[in-house]
Amino acid sequence: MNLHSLRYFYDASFYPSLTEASHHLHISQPALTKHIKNLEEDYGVKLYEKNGRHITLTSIGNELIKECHILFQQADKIECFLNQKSTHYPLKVGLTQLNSEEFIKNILINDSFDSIKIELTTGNTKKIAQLLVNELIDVAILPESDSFAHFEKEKLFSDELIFLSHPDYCENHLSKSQLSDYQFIKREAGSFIQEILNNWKQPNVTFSNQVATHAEALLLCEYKNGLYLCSSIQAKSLIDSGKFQQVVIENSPKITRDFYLYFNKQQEIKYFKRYIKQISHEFQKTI
Amino acid sequence: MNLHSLRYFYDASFYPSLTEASHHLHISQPALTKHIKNLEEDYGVKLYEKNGRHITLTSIGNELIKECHILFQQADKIECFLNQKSTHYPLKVGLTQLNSEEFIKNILINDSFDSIKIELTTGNTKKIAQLLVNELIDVAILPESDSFAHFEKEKLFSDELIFLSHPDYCENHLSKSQLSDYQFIKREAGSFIQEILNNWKQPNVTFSNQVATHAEALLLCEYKNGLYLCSSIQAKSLIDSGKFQQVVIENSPKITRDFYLYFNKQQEIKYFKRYIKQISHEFQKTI
DNA sequence: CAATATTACGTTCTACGTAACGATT
DNA sequence: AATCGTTACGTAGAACGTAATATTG
Repeated sequence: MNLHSLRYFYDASFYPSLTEASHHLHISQPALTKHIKNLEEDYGVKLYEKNGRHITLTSIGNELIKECHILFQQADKIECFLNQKSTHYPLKVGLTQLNSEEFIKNILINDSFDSIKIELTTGNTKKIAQLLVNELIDVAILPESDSFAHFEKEKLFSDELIFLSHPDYCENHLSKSQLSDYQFIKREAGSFIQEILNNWKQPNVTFSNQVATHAEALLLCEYKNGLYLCSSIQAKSLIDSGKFQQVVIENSPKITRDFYLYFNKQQEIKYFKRYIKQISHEFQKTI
Repeated sequence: MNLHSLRYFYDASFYPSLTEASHHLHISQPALTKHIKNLEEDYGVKLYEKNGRHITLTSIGNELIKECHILFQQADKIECFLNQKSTHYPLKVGLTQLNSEEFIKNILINDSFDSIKIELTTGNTKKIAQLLVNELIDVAILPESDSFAHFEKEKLFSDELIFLSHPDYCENHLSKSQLSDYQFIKREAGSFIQEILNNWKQPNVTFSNQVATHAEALLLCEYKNGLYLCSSIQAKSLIDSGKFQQVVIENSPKITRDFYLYFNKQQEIKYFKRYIKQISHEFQKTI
């Protein structure tokens, strides 16, 4: 039977609509529909039924999902087994020391992501670029950068910078004139975040004492020492926990960074493609 | 992961060589090799190792097979489930009343072959052809026939006619001059088998009393009443059991019939192709 | 109009078969 | 020489994406 289509059917079932599922599964939505239609036509069963402009699983569809759960749990176990036995070299990944470093590390060095072995190297953009050229690392993960224009790239995620505060520190919407009432947490000189704030050039912005890491900045923010400009991805769980709120500031610069996975085009190793796909997939799952 | 390649790897593991496996799996042997190489390269594992001009599973390969057993048992269960829920019509199969009728029925109506529903109709060649034209049956299974030249066809198996006897009835190799010492079992007039014997035109051949069915003929043969010209496919298990032997007769006509599955070309139903494939597969498995 | 699913169609790439080659007995 | 497995290469078809087309709220 067509286990390829069945896998898409199974994976899609976790999302409320095929459209949303298709985004997460990195496939166009017509292609996803096709997989499901394939199964339905091959076996003469109805897996989904129309429900307004949505579709919902039929009882047969639900039964099938249950069986698929057993099936693909075993398939994943097998993949894990093979990765454990793999003689492939670990993938050498380069990162820059930036705001999102810990975040990316957390995704790559993760219990649920044990499917490929990874070796991390950090450095500034120039160093990482050099390592990549000399093939001392296999890939680099960093925001879009001119230094990497001549490498192959695969987009991993978009990261927007947003302001965080303790929920009691200020309103969740501030006008320009209100800015003087609050402090902004100052990151280390030269850091991307700090550069953005410096370039903002708002006359009435005052800064807290300088901190060196994201963790320190968060601590200050939690104790109502100021507003903190932070990666939206890192902010997500913080906001969800209720300990922090997003603060929208009138006319503040909207900064979005697209993070890419860069690598040499001539990378001809067969399994390289699978590595790229799995990393990309892991990021999509997490974000 | 690539479950398509994994399935071929698993299915192939039941055969002593990839060459033999490829025949049974209806795939060329380079293609089968490719599937296994794919897995090996994707995951950086060695599944087979060279062993003279053969290859044998490595310990990792063997472990993988064990895990695959669980996986594909579940996959087969799911396929079975879907077939049970199927709203597809049963496949209407036409057969002629010929020597191999029971044999074909046994394959199609079989506990292990519950994957598709089947409805059998029997008749003479003309009737079956007419039913097929009028789409009262979906497919016909019978030896190559001019009446069916304008239908689409898919070869199922080759059937050769061979002589059987009780092991004590005669030698397993007879010269022309020895024929007069033995009887030949006579099937019903007009039957394919009997036509062959009639056309043989050996002056010194004598016949037993006429029988009407394969079963009757076998009984006579078992009780040493004569030699029986029989489908090699039906004969296989009889010879293996030791109750019968094959007798090679000098200059006897070698009659081979290719059995085909005939159907209308305009058969556009999506699942039809899968049915054809499964029937074809079932025949290959059995023979 | 916005959000969803479906249909149509052209393109890319995988899976496959054929044929030639290599290795072992 | 026969029997496997492997490599090379061209081709058919599947899988996919884009774009256009329903359908519902």
